[in-house]
Amino acid sequence: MCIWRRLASVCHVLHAPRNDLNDARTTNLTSNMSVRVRFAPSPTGYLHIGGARTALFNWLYARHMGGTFILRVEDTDAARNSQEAVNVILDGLRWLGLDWDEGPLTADATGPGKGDRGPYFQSRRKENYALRVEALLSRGLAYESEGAVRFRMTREPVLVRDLVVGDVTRALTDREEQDPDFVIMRSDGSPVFHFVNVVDDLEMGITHVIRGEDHLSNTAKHVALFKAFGVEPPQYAHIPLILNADGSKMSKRDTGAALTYYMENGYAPEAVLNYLCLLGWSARDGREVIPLPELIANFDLPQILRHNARFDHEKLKWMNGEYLRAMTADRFYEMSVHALARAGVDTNAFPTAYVKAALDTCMGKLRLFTDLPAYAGFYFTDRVEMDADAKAALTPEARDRLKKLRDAYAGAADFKAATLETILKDTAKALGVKNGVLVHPIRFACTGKPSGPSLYHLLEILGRDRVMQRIDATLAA
RNA sequence: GACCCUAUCGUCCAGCGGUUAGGACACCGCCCUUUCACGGCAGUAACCGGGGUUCGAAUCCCCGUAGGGUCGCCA
Repeated sequence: MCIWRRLASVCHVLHAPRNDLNDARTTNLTSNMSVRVRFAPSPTGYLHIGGARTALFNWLYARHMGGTFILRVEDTDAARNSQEAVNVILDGLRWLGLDWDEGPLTADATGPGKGDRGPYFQSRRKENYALRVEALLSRGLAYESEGAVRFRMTREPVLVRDLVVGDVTRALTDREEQDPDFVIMRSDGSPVFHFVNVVDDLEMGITHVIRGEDHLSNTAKHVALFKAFGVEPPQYAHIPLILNADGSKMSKRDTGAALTYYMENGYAPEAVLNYLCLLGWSARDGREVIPLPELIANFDLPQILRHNARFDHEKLKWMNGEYLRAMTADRFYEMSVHALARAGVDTNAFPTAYVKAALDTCMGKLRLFTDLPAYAGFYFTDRVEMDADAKAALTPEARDRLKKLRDAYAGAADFKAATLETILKDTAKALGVKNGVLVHPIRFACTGKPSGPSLYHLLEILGRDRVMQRIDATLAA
């Protein structure tokens, strides 16, 4: 694999551009081997999780190689294109932390961008495409037919050298056998995907095309186009697809198909990013929770698997829990407040110190931020909702013991966790029961639930007034 | 229909000619514990089928089967 990679690099140089279509920038590129990769999504209104992983692999490779990561918006389909749709992509990439070195800065195609190989919106590159079409026409490599421009496709099998899949020889299908040529410019003058994709990769000096395996078969067309322009195609790396748990294709409607699902459902971006890496790639040393710098250091194309992977939501949740546990208190606090606000829990109504103390008791206990409202909602409400189990557990006998505990707490010198624990245990001993017999009723009274944060700590944070009030309300009910 | 890719526990990965086929998630049991988590220990569970090559195949080759992808004036 390494050997042919090096050979391919040499070939690339040997086949340096030799016709007038290739300007100085392209020539310059082939002489310095700095890696340039791109993520080229179409603004359809959502960012597919598989697309997010494609972006991630491109980004990781660029960072690993010290190369350039380019974002190019393939907005040739005017009907589906909108700034809102572009923003979904920009927001998604930013959420994951995938910063691009070249590309748009805003969703506005006419707006500012960075990089000197633009424009980075295809809708702004019409002249480039027109010139390229003209060049092919003038050399007889394309021709007009029924108002459209068609490219003269080779009838010979095309060799695609892929860093992931290996050498692939693509023969024509029976349908292509009848008419191998394909349209590169429609009768309305707009260029077609295969064409603009190649033109842009060529003009932007893309060295490695890392994309989904669904493009593998079409790569023959791209290779033929590159050759028609007189240059060697870039290196290809077709990565396997992400499927649903049942092995079916992940389409828009499927749960978790869109990146926004994770943004809105309590996931930490670093956990999603880490999990995505593990689909079709591994560090080989058995580690799975891997810090980003090490991900970058270890990532490479040849280790990418060749078969599709099914998305395991359970494992992602586990990994999310791992990241929540390792998170700094400040970040946990910030993300928690957002998650609570999204669920309609307004923490602003409470003192900051109280909110922080309350959230401290939740650290390390959750897998998703969306679990937080149910887990810690009792801190931020005046009315505790008793669930069915809680009600059933509050038998007359339990109420009687709760009353005893209430009286003991009423006389507590202070309301610190350690004190409360001592008092509860002493009370249990005096009643001749196990600690748990008292623990459960008071937890129910104060939180309404059978499980939650450490009892003594949550009591301390709620404070004497709230605790007494909740016990009394429970006893009165 | 044709072309292309793929095939190890339920899932994600390790394995790259000789291993008691390893790890993670999930699941089950036990321990820890104020609940729930976490953590610790143990367990169930896999090389798609058939032919070759080889002293020896999960690993290499062929066929079959299955899954996925592609053959647009969609991207």
